[in-house]
Amino acid sequence: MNKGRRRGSPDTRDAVLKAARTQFAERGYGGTTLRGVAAEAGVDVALVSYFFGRKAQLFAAALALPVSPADAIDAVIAEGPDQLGERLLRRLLAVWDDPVSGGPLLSVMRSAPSHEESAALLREFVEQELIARLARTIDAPPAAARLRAAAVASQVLGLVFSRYVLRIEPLASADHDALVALLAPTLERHLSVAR
Amino acid sequence: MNKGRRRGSPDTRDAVLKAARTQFAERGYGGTTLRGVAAEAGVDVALVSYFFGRKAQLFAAALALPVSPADAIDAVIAEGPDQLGERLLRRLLAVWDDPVSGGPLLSVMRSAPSHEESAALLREFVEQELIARLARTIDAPPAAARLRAAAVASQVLGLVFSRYVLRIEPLASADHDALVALLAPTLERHLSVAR
DNA sequence: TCCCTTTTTCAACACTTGATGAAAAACACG
DNA sequence: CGTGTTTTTCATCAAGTGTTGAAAAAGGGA
Repeated sequence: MNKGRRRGSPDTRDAVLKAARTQFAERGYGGTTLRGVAAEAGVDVALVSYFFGRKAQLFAAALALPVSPADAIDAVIAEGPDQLGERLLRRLLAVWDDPVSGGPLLSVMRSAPSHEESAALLREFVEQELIARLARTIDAPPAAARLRAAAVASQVLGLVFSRYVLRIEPLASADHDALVALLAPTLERHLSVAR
Repeated sequence: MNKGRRRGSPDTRDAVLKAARTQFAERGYGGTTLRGVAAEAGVDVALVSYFFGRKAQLFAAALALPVSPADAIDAVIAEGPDQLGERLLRRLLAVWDDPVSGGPLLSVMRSAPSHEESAALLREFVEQELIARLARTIDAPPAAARLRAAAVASQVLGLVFSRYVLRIEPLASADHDALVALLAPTLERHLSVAR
């Protein structure tokens, strides 16, 4: 087996995928061009299509994550209700500050406001995977629980938008402990029963 | 005076501007095309350029607000420190839920993630007009005050992003009183001295 | 060596975009 | 009317887009 021409070294397909990841993360879906990706990978445009097909499929490939965000949330919730807010926040910061996992997330965040498919993806994730799951852990009538969970989600989205998309200071440069000290108590309050 | 051909009725230039406002608000800068604006206004493309010049200038014209956001913030702060968080939030919701003022704001919010000029505009507004002003009202060492003000800003941005950009439920449908009850206490806590 | 498969490039397509110059249309004024 | 000014459209441009077909290049297996 192993017929045909070998791939370039380092692997050309990987180079294209890597270039696509950084482009989508920096410019969003609409701002990214196949020619831009090809140029960054040092490759002809047609090769991008050869490997990944349509632009939407390249986007999907660039979004592939090693671990499903929903599972990550479940894992954090499964550890119990104590300091759930802080643990959630610490996990979030760790994931977003790692370029490997943060890049794809940033791509969705950057694309969503002007790309309806990304918006739907993000909206459904937040509503069904994040808010619904958190609401289940909150001891309150369903509507109230959902609202409180939504408050947590909106604070989390605000942090991500400020720190990673807009890079607003002093949030962009703050270290994890400072952000936890600043925001975790609020999350905790929303997640806990007592008012 | 009053020479030359009269404008269409209703005023064609206004129709173009109005169309531009809705397009930018719905699709962001990159997603909006001059032809799309012209079509919505029922007009030839060239007329858009004739009235407003380059696309960037049309964008600027569509962003023009009746009242400067910075002044609005000052006005709220000037009313004193009591329940500043709630008043800030109520003012914000009123402005964003009014299409006239909300449209241009939404345009910036939708454009910023993939349009660097919008991003710079929003970033500088949040850092200098919002965070800096709020920090001055917080009785704490400067660095801590800025961080707390930034927490308020990130929660506000998160609400705007969730409710108006992504339209996440139940935030998108919640009425003002419910949102105030949900989020104002947190803002108040960040803005007040006591921990 | 000669096939066969895979990778890579070349060239071109149909289309969209923002922009511009020239002409036409509509109207005010003398 | 006829002249001048403003509004509106038409036609066109160069640049950039995603996509595709065909050819070239590079290697494996017999």
